[in-house]
Order: sequence, then C-alpha cells, then structure tokens
Amino acid sequence: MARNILVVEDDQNIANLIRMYLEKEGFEVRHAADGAQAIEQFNAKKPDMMLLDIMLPVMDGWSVCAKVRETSKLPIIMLTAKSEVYDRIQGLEMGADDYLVKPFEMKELIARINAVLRRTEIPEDTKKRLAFDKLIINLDSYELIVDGQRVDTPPKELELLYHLASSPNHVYTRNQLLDEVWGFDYFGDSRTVDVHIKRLREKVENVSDEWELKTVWGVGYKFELK
Amino acid sequence: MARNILVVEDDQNIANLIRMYLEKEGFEVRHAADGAQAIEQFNAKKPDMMLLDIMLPVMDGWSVCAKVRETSKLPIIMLTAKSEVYDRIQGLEMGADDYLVKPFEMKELIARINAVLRRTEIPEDTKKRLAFDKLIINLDSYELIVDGQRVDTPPKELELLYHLASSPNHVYTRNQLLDEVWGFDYFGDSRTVDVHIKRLREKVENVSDEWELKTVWGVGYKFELK
DNA sequence: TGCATATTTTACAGATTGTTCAAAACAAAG
DNA sequence: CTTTGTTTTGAACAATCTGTAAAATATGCA
Repeated sequence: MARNILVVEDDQNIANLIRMYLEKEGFEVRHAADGAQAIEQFNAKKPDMMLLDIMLPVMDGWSVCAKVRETSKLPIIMLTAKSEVYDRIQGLEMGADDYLVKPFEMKELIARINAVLRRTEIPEDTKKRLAFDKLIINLDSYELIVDGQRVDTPPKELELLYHLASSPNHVYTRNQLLDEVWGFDYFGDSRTVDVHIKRLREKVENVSDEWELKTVWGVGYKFELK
Repeated sequence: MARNILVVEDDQNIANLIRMYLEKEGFEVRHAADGAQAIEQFNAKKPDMMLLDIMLPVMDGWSVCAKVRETSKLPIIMLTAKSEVYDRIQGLEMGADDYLVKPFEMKELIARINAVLRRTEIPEDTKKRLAFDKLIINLDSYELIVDGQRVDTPPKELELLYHLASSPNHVYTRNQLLDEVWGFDYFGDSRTVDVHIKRLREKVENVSDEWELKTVWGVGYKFELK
C-alpha cells in the first residue's frame, strides 16, 4: 500500500520538485497551496504524513499543525526557511515530528520521511498492551489488571511498570528509568523510582510465580520472567 | 560500561550545558576547547564518539574530522552554526556521521547521539552475554547461571567474571582489571582483585573441566578455556 | 631445605545501596 | 478556593557489598 503524503507548500516550483521525488520513491502525493486548503484536504482524506511549509498564505504552518493536532497524531515534518531556535521550539511544542531547514536536499528529505514514518508506525501487535500470567498492562486505556481484577494505578506507576515489563529480564538503572519514563529533561532524585517500585509491588506482589519485580543490587530493577 | 564522549567546543557555556545533559544520560564526558586539544585527547584515550564544533580556534572542525579519519572510524557528529547545504556536504565527505545545526535542542542532540551509537554498534542481545560449558554470564539481566542453576552474584563480581571470560585465555594483571572493571579513576589496593576472584571461585569452581579461573603466578588471572 | 615473594583465605568495619515511612509539593477536579 | 489524589522529597533504618588488613598457605629459586 503506497503511503500518502500531503505536501503543503505555496511555491509551485518547490511543490512540483518535491512531488517528483516523492513519487519516484513510491509515495502517493497530494498538494495544498495554503493553510486552509491543507485543513480541507486533511479532513477530506487522512494522509499518512504531512510535509508542512511554515510560510503559507491564509493560515501559517504553525496554525495548521496545531489544528491538525487537535484531532490527530499524524506525523508532520515542518519545512522552514528560518533556522532560528525559536521556530524549532515552537514547532516542537506544536507537535511537529521533525524539521527541515530550506534549502534542503531531496536525499535528506526522503531519509527524514522514512525515519518519521518508521518512528510513528505502530504495528497492530505492538500496541500498548502487555500480558503476562495474571497480569495485563494496558497503556492504551491506562488500566492494570491483576488476576482478573482491575487495580487503580496512577499513571506514572503504570508507565514505569509498562516500561520494565516491555523488556523482561533487562536490568534498568534508576537513571535510565528516569530518562525513559519521566523524560530526559527531568532532573529529579532517583529515590523517586524506588518509591514507585514499592507502590507497584504492593499492587502486584505474589500474584504469580511466573514473573517478579526484582531489585538488582548495585544496578537497578528488572521485570523478571521465569 | 559508560560510553565516553569527547565534546570539542570552544564556547564554555555551550560545552557545560552539553556536558550536563550527557552526564545525566549516563555518558562519560571529556572536553576539548580547540582542535589541537581535541586531537591530543583523542590520542590519549579513544572515546566512543566525538561531538565536534566546526568553528574552532587553532584547527577547525573539518581538519579535526579529517585527521581522526586517518586512523579511525570513530562516530562523529558535527555541530555547526551555519545551515548552508555546502557545509553539510563538505562535512559528509569528510566522513562525519551526522549533523546538527546550532542552535539545537538537547532532545535532538541526545536522539542523534543514540541513533549514531546504535548504528555503529553491535545488537544488544549478542553483546552482553557469554556462554560456556555449564556457565552463562549475562550482563544484561545481571545473572550468573552455573550448571543450570541461578547463582546470586554481586555486580562487581559478575562484571569481573564477564571481563575475564570475554577474552578467554588472555591474562590480565590486577592493575588492568582494576582499570577496566573498576574504572581508571579507581585508586585501590590490588589485593581487592584477589578477594573477588576468591569469591567467584566459590561460586564457579569445579563445575566444568572445559574452563577454569586460573592464576598466572607473578602476573595475574585468566579465564582459561581448554 | 629454607627464604623471599606471591597468593589465598578469613574476618571485620565501613561504605554503599535499598526500603520504607511520612510529610511536603504539586496538579487536577469539583 | 477547597478537596482529593498523585508525585516527589527527605530521613531513618536495614540489608548487602566491598575493601583492607593480617594470618595462612603456596610457589619459585638458590
């Protein structure tokens, strides 16, 4: 199935150039020349990804991005003539997935598109759900089911458990967990992890002998599967 | 084992910022303020990766990159204030592995570093695991399995055994082991190694005649494979 | 054999690391 | 603005590792 890409770009020459290369790569390409058209096209048929110029007539790229984000996680790559940090940050906060500063090379564009598609693709069987003996962790609905019973669990706890359980037997250090669960920009005490582990254990201890939340002394924690 | 990154950047503020984030990510960070220093540091101890500013006093980033490439495939990410395509091409031809246009966000830097390291690295599951007759050493899950039985082993002991066993028959002196397992910045008595070897032997002695933790009198220790 | 040197063993103290508790800070909801 | 629930922090305590020192043993060599 060919991937469908919506290119939002007011300069007809650039738009054609992009279309040519993308089609050569096997993508289906649609085109919108301004922000309003972009939203219209997006609503008419959901593309697999959007290439979004920032400087646009009628409605600029940021607004389009924000608008799309109200209802969708559609992968978006921003195209900008400016390289100022301000723009990059604004774009990220608006939820773009990547950036490209004009003028760029087609080679790079293609690479970024593939990278973003790869990153944002969620195969059906890798959904946010993990199941073990007497344990279901569902990050989709944020539910934890222990031995058939639903157990109310705060989000951080659930995310932590999910993260550990998604690579059974792998030992994570506290700092890795802080990075990967709390985010790389979180500067907090690593005791935090301990406390969450403790609370998880209260909920999940001695339920099954197939698995266990285990401390690896001097290293960190793991979700051990027997 | 922490990855070691050499940051080559003349602006002290940026360098400190980068250092802070990288160390939080668990990297070891060294810093060079100009091109000559960079080469010096590189020769003194090979890092796992280099972050290389292009505008540098004494010797610019391109020259440093070219110089390093004479002898090594070390992953290099270039940092540049310019976003011109020309620079990007020049850098690529010089053999940089990736690019970042300043000013960039830390999130992006970290992502790129991890990507480059991933690309230049052997897969996780073949990496931290050694198996011999009746012996499995798994540094991923921090488990030691002797004759099918799991044996609880403190981290230092396991790391020591792993290190020895990862080059069978190679003799390590006590000081080498202190450097490589405890870290170059550890200043302790070399008797320490003896004690750990002894404790390992208790766990691992006489289980197989395929291999042996052997003392090389007057020199050090080896993991001998028959 | 006996001496000098290297290694193994043992035991212990101190350091490090992990757990738990309780309270403060924070955020979301009403 | 208050209430409620969650997350984070700090402190006290417990568990366990780790390094040292010193005694016991083994090795190489004259």
